[in-house]
Amino acid sequence: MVNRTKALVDLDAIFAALAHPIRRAIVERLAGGDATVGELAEPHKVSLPAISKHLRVLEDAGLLQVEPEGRVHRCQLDVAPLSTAFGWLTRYRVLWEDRFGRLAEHLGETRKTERKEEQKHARKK
Amino acid sequence: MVNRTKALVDLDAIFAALAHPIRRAIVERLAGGDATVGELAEPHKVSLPAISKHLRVLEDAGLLQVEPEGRVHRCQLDVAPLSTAFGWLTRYRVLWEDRFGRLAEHLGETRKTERKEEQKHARKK
DNA sequence: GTTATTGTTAACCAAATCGTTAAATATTCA
DNA sequence: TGAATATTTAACGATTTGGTTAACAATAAC
Repeated sequence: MVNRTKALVDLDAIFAALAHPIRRAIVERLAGGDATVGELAEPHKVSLPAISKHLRVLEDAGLLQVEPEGRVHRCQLDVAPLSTAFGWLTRYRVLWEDRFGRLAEHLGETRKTERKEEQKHARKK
Repeated sequence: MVNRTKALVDLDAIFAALAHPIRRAIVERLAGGDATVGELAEPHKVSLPAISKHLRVLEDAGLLQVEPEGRVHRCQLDVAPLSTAFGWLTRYRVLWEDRFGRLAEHLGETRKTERKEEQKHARKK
């Protein structure tokens, strides 16, 4: 049976982990295959400890698994949290992908107009 | 022509804005229609200034437009940044939605195995 | 066994985040 | 006009974040 120890990490940590450009770059890099810490650090102009901290943030968000191999630490992406974030956003997908031409904004406008009409009727002036 | 002044806000601000449960709750609430600041604050047990700050974060991320109407401020969701975040995640969607049964992880495992073989051959012991 | 290499941890610092309470602003109501 | 309502701004504090340099640990290589 497949390992089903899944990312029980919450959206707070996931979105926060994705909110830094270096960490997103690391995710992008790992999407193309595993890499060592040094390889992940190489494109960026910050110190190695800084990268180490970013990796820890990704790990705490469940996005990363690190496995020591000799003196090298190999990093593997875990996409489950990405799927979790994607799932949250998907709930609102219809709001920008409606094929009825900006349906959502029309709804908003309609309600606003309705309220303005109410106000017009409410105040005598 | 439709207004195309679009959310030029970067992913940093968008993901950071979504990284707090109160702000996500506000987004969810606004997805159902506009609301005033007071209405948005009501479900939460933090002070009004705290809510005001959250709204500012959402506004800075382009997720929110606020329009004063008398003494209430009406808040409207702008979904463009959600779409932006969704778009970023979509690039990796194949990694968890592949229909070949965990293709991505097999790729990772395969590469790792290959490396282990290389090492086996490299070291004489 | 020393020396390099790879990476983490510790200690520190500046800035940002998230909350508070108190005061200020603006609008409506009586 | 004055009081109530809705919301923001100011000032403060605790915690977190994101970076640094220096020191440490573990493995590999000579």
